[in-house]
Amino acid sequence: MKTRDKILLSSLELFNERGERNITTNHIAAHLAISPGNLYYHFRNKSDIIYEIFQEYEKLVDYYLDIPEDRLLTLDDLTFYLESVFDGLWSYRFFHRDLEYLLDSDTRLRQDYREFTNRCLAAINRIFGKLAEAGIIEPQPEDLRSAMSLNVWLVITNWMAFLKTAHASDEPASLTLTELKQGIYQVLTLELPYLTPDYREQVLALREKYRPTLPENPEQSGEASRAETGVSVGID
Amino acid sequence: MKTRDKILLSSLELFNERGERNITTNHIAAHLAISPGNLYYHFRNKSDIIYEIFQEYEKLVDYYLDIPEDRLLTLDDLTFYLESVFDGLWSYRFFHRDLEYLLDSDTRLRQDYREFTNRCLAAINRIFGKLAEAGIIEPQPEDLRSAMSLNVWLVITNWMAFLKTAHASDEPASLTLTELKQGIYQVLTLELPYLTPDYREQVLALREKYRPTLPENPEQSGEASRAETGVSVGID
DNA sequence: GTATTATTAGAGTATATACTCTAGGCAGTC
DNA sequence: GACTGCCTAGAGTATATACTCTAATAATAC
Repeated sequence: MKTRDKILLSSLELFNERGERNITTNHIAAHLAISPGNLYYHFRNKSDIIYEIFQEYEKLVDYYLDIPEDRLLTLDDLTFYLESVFDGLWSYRFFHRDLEYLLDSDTRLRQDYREFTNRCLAAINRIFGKLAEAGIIEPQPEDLRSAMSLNVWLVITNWMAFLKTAHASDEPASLTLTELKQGIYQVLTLELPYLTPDYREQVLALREKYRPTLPENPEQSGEASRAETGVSVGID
Repeated sequence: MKTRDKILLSSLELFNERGERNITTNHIAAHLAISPGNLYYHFRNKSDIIYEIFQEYEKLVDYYLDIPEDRLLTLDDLTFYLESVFDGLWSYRFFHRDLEYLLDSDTRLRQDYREFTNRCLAAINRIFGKLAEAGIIEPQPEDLRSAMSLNVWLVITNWMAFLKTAHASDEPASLTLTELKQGIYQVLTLELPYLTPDYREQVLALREKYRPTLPENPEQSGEASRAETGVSVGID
């Protein structure tokens, strides 16, 4: 593999594991056993590395969220979209962690991310539209659909941060892809009231697959706090 | 005002305006026209300052989210809760921005924040319960109520980040409290399908008050992108 | 007034960070 | 073998950052 690609790969790996803020260009170089000079031969600065990684992420999600125009959506399609989005979120999970800072430090990135968000919102919106066409959810006025799409986006993009903060973990990277995908349970919760009777049972079954498994946090009995909060998503 | 309090106040102000990551202890001291030595006389380190600010935040929200046990909830109560939560979010808005890093750097904070989250989730859950008692929303199984509460929390805590990233603003702190409170529109959207017929109209009217006002972004016509995305929350 | 304590200034420091600069190796080409 | 273009090493740098240390000043107690 080319050094340039190795830099991108290692950067992503280190950013994901320890956070962009905690990883310097010197760390990246050291991790690859190359010199800082070498790294800076391939990239003008840290921002450029991040920007290229973002572009990969963008491409990935855009690819997954390509909604077919010529046929109805199925529940399998919906599952695929949800799984893919959370896979993407996982692979580039460092990104949302320091999002605001990153956007503040790089106007290209800010602009691109804004457009990316709009494309994602549009895709979610279109999915809702096509789920209605397919008779999976009841059709809703455009107004409501937009607001719902935005809520879906907010839940998706915040789910990881929630998991990370909810973890008691002094142990660091204790987050798993399985846990992350429990976000799908939350997203499907948003859609429950709008399901058509024909599909209600099927979607409930799908949702059930992602239900948080309760005792994820072995070092605490959890009974007390769960009883106290009345909230059992399996992360207290 | 005591120097110690001035430090807390200025820190909060600077953190909110420019982000914790961009504000050093030297900045804070300079802003107050005191010496770094003086600052470190009052606080052992930066983490301690942040921790105390968080405790203020915690106290504020706990105070607002004290749910009465002895009477039914009204729509005014709901409005108050929503307004208060977003006010709190606004006053301590730096906090969620660098949340993960902050929790990673301070285990006290991590622990406290975890408990804080649980209390908030419990409060939201209790509010749902009491809204059902009051006949404002239909009662729901505990299962669903928990998942809904979590979604409300995710929407609330992510709304600000969304606004910040959605802004085209090269101009920096262009976010207003009014915009922030449009998050209430999003939260009420979550509750729409569960409203009882008796209250549906009233809640819709309440929600309408927070509807995003469309052309917030004067330098772009917005027509194109809104038409393209089909999403009009007024931030594109 | 004097002793004691609380507060402050300000210079200083160790470490980190993003990045630069120069010199040279290596592969291919003629 | 020499020339060329790509790649790499590694020492070095300017700046920043969190924090320390000493000495001096203000406030309070007796």
